[in-house]
Amino acid sequence: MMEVRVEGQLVEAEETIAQALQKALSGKKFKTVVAACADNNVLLDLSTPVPVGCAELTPVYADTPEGLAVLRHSTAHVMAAAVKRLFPKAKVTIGPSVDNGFYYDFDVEKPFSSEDFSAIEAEMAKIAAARQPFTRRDVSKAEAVKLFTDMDEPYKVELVESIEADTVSLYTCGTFTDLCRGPHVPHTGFAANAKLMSVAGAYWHGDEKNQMLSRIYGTAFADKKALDAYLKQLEEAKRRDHRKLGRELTLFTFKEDVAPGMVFWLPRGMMVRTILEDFWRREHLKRGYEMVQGPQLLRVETWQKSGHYDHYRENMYFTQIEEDAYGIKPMNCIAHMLIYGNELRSYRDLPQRYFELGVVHRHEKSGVLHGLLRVRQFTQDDAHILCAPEQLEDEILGVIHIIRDLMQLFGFQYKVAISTRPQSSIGTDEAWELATNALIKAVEHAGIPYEINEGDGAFYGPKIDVRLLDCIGREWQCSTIQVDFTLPERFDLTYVGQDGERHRPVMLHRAIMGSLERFIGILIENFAGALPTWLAPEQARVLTVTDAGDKAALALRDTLTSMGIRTAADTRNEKLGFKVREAQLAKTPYILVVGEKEVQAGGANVRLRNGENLGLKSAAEIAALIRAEAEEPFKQGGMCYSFS
RNA sequence: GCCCUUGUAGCUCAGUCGGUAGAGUGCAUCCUUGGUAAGGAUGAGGUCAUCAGUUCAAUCCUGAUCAAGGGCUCCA
Repeated sequence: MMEVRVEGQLVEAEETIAQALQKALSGKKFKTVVAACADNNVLLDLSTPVPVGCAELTPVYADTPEGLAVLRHSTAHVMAAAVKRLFPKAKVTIGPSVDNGFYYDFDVEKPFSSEDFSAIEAEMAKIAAARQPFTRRDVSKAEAVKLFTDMDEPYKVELVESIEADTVSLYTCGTFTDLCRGPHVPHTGFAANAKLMSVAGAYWHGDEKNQMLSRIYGTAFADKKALDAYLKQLEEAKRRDHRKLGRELTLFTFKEDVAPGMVFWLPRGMMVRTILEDFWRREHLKRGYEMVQGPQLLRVETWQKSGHYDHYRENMYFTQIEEDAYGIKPMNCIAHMLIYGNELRSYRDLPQRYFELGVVHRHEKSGVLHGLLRVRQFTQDDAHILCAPEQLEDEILGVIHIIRDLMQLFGFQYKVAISTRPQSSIGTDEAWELATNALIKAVEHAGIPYEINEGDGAFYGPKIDVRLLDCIGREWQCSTIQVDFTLPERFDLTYVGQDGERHRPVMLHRAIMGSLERFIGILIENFAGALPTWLAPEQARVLTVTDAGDKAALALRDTLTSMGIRTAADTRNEKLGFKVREAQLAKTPYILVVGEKEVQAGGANVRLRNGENLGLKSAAEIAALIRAEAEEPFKQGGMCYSFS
């Protein structure tokens, strides 16, 4: 008698996994099992016999990440079955589960459109309601080729032929049979909570030389509640969309017919930018950086020398001045190199840390532009540190500290990844090892967990990438630190060492926010437009109840303004409720109401943007309140800001 | 670049089965002096993305162009 352990219980395992699990689990629990893991190895169908010698079976539940992947993969099959019923001519290709759902690619004469969704969804619902079992069959390759040839599914034939094993597995639900590795849920009833999301074109095998297929994206969950929660979260992301908020809060705009992919900053948006830039410059000065600025246009010969013309030309814009060709800078590093090379440097001068809020232009294909997050002209908080090799680790650590402090300032969690030497790369082994070790040691010294991406570095050196996590769990790549041995070489940068000889400095490229445009976009989405008080373009708005309060309101505005608080007054001939609504929609942190009572007593009634009412306060109290809230995020961590 | 969707007032969107257009909001003027998320009236505002074709007639049908939104590594 064979026995296996299931969640701590020993049960008899005579036939299938399903039967074994059923003995150990409650009926309710068993119903949500989609697959099982034998001895923590591969995932198996429930209908599989318990493998001989198996000691432990781990059930995989539908609401776990692994279980969801199985469930979604099965749902993709159900969708394909539905599509084949409705569009018998459609050729099936592949249909895996992906991060938030699944897709299936079909070869059809007329691409699918979202108008087809309701019919397909209805068909899927029928199949799900029928609770057809998924059955598995292992056949030889030859048999599979014949089967799919008979079915007139050329893509499947191609797939079978490309598989190296002797046998392949087929899964059938209802009348639909598909080549598939599995595992699958026991029956189609698990695909009941599905929704089709979008259509897209996709190339067979992702290669643009191949046939264009029609892809349908969908998602599925273990129960209706989870599906609804996911759809609600999508709504939430939509509500936070920085493009929508940017328009509503009049921060910025795009003029597609004038300059696609380039931002027009409106006064309020520019205020946010200016505050951020101002803060950021001071922070860099405090940390030993010097500000520099290079030209927008450099002669083409310079780009040839730097290697950009060979490796980056596709992304660059060029222009002509009189007889000479110029390239518009896509990066700031070249000017910084030339600034270093402008003087003979001593080891005593090192490190040189050059900081520039550098405006760069890069050609992005029209299909990838996306609000502030992907643009053609943007501003990098760029710096280049030129140092002696032995200073590298300390310099990297300094950069990591800036990143850490900035993330803390905004309350972002973040992840760090170190990318090592790729296959095709330049530079000596010693240099790579020195640089990679410096990166690792610095991150470890800072006590930050990290992961290693083997072979993912730039061709000229290893790098650290930082991805921040916003408050609804989305990841954004912004900071990067890259070690570069090549450019100092190409531009023959040197310093005179203690020994009187010339040595080659190492260069560190780094950007913390990455692109100011992008970073502001992330901030807008993260805070859903309600920027922290220190960054709010308008920190306080004084509202009058009637025009009897105008004089006092304007005086209060002027007083607060003179105390360094960004204040506006709304003395329009409108009712208070209307003005409160507008101030609230503008996400103004402090709404100050001046009516008859306040004129008598002096000061204003204070309302916060969350609706809380703090009652009557004097001008001095209000100023102190706002100032305290603006300074609050700076109390911890290494950032500071002068609000005077 | 390629696929799907979309393009009508500053913004959000109706609409015309082919006869040159409408709402809400915003804007302007007037009335209203109102206490914490929308007081009322009147008015201005459009080459229906652009260019061709079909037609007596095109914002609508057809084609092309431009732009925007979503998607295009993750092997059955």
